[in-house]
Amino acid sequence: MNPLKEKQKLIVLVGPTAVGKTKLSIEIAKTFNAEIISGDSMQIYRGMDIGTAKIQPCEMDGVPHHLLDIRDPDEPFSVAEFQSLVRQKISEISNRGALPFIVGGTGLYIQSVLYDYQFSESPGDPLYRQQLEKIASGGGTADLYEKLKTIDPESAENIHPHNIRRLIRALEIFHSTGKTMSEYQQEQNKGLMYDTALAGLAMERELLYTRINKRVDLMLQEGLLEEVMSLHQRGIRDVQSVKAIGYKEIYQYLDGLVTLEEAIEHLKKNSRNYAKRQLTWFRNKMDVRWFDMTAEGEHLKKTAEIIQFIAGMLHLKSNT
RNA sequence: GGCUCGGUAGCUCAGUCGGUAGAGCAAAGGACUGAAAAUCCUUGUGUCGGCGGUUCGAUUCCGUCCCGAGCCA
Repeated sequence: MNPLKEKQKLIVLVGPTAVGKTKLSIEIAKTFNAEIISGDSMQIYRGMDIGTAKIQPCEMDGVPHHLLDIRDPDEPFSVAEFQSLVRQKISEISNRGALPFIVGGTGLYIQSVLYDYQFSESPGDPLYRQQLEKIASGGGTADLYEKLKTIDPESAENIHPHNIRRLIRALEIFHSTGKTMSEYQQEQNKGLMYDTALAGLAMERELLYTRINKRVDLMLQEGLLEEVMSLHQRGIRDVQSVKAIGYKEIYQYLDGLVTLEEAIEHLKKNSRNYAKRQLTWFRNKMDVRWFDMTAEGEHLKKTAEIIQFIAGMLHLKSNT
C-alpha cells in the first residue's frame, strides 16, 4: 500500500454469538452512514437463516448489507475468498462516500482482513489431502508430524501433533507451492491495513449463556427444524455449511442418532462453547475496545459510548 | 409412627477394611494464516447432610437429628 496515501476508514464490531451485535449495528450504521459487511462464516449461505441468526431484510432499516447469501449450502468457501471479497467491498463502499462497517463473530475471517494475512496461491489439493487423511486415520499422524518438522520446523512448533487438520494444511501448502507456511507468514506486514475503530461487545458469562439458551428455543419456535429438514431432504451432507452449529446437531436427530431433546441440548452446549472460543480469539488476538452490555438499563448509554469511541478513533462527526 | 436404602464436585455417581477423596458429563483457560460455527491442547472444581461420641486422627465406626425414596402400619 502506498504509504503516502491515507488508509481507508473502517468500523468493526465483534462479540460472541447472541451478545446483541445485529441490533446495535443498525444504530451505529445509521449514525455514520455506514454499510454493513457481514463478518460471519456461515451467514454467507442461502437458505440458512434461522440457525445462523441472520438479519432479516425488515430489520435492516435501509442499511445496505453485504456478503450475506452469496453461496449455496453445497458450495465451499474460505478465509482467502472472504478476505479478497471484503477488501473489494471496502474499496467500493469508501469510493461511494460511505463507511465500511464489518459486523460479525468469525475471528479468523475478520483478522485476515484487518491484517496483512498472506495466503498461499494454493487453494488446496483435494487428492493430496485425501492421501494424508488416509495416512492419518491409519495411525500415521506421528509420521505426518515428523514430516512437517523436517520441511517446516517453525510451523511444526505452532501446530499440535494431534491437530490433524492444521497439520495437513501445512503439508499441503508445501506440497503444492514449494514454499512453507511460515515463509508466507514472514512476508506479511504486521500493522493494521485500515484506519480501524474496533469495538467489542461483552457481557457477564452467566447472562450470555442464558441468552444463548433462550435464543435456541426461539430459533426452534421460528422453524429451525423445518429449515434444517429442507437441507437434509435436498441431500446436502458432509459439507462445510451443514457443520454449522444448529445444523449438525439437528442432522443427528434427523439421522436417528439422538432424540430431539438431546439434539437441542447439544445445540445449546455447542453454542456456549463457541461463544467462549470467540471470546478467546478476540481477547488474545485483537486489540478490541470492550463495552460491557450486561446491564440492560444502560443500553442507550452504552450505545452512545460506542458511537463516541468510533467517532473519536476515526475523527468523524456522527449525523445525529 | 416402624423398618430399609440413600444424602460425597454444578449434575450422575464411584471410593476410602479410619490417615480429609475421583470418574463421566457440565464448566474454566488456551492455541489458531485457504474447512474456523472447523480443528486441537490444558485444568480444577468439595465444610464427603448437621451435631455429638469413640480415636493420636472420622468423610469412613457408633449415637442422634434433618432431608429424600421405598415398604409396612
